[in-house]
Amino acid sequence: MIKIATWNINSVRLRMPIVERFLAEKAPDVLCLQEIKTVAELFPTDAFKALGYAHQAVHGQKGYHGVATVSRIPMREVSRHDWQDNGEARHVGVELQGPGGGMILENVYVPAGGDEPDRTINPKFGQKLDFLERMTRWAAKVDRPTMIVGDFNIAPLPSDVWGHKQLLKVVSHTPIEVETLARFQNAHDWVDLGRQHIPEPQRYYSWWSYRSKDWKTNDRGRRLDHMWASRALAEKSVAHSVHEDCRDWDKPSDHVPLMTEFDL
DNA sequence: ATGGTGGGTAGCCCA
Repeated sequence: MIKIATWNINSVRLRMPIVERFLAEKAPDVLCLQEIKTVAELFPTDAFKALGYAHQAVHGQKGYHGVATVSRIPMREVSRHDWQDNGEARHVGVELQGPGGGMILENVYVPAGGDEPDRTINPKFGQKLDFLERMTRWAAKVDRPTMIVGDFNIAPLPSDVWGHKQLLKVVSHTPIEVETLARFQNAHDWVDLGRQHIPEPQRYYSWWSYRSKDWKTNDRGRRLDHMWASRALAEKSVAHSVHEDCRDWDKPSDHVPLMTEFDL
């Protein structure tokens, strides 16, 4: 058995207390973090080692973005893709050794894309679509059992958002983003593990804005975080969980962790 | 229709 988790942490240094609590309570073997917001030199390497996560791949950046994969099973870093072609730290790939041996685990933080869903007036929206197109060209060449997890910043399905009609023109749920993400999915026949275990039309959110006073009562969430896998790997997934309780922990991230368990 | 909150950094950017 192997448990893999993903979490947009929104500053890993600020949130180490809840990261430690998550690792202690849920015990994933591997944790993929996005938005660590630090350079590798200031990443809390020793704190993770003390918890047993000695194997680490950190692709950091000062102040913004940044991803890290930490593991208590051996792994080695194999790639750092710049799918936006602008130097931002938004991906790190590892190969797991030991349990899950040979599995490639891609940790990605897709650009949010700004507020206006029109690339002619909002360059960030264009960069987001371009990032996804580069990911798609990469995916077409993936030929090993691979998992890609992280903050995709797109909620593709109607039940991935609190209001499908209300969000059709809101970046993260626009038709062009959904179509672009679908091309990425088809390029490798990725299985959406979240929806394999929690099918439509069940409610499934992983993010609630800080701008809502009472996030739980309003429940205006979106499923921005995803865990996708090659089909052969997906067939070996036995459980999947959404840790909404973490949204209520002290000084929470606006995203909650997802976890998938495999019988490998 | 608007602004609402949060993190990092350094005099605003990003989400």
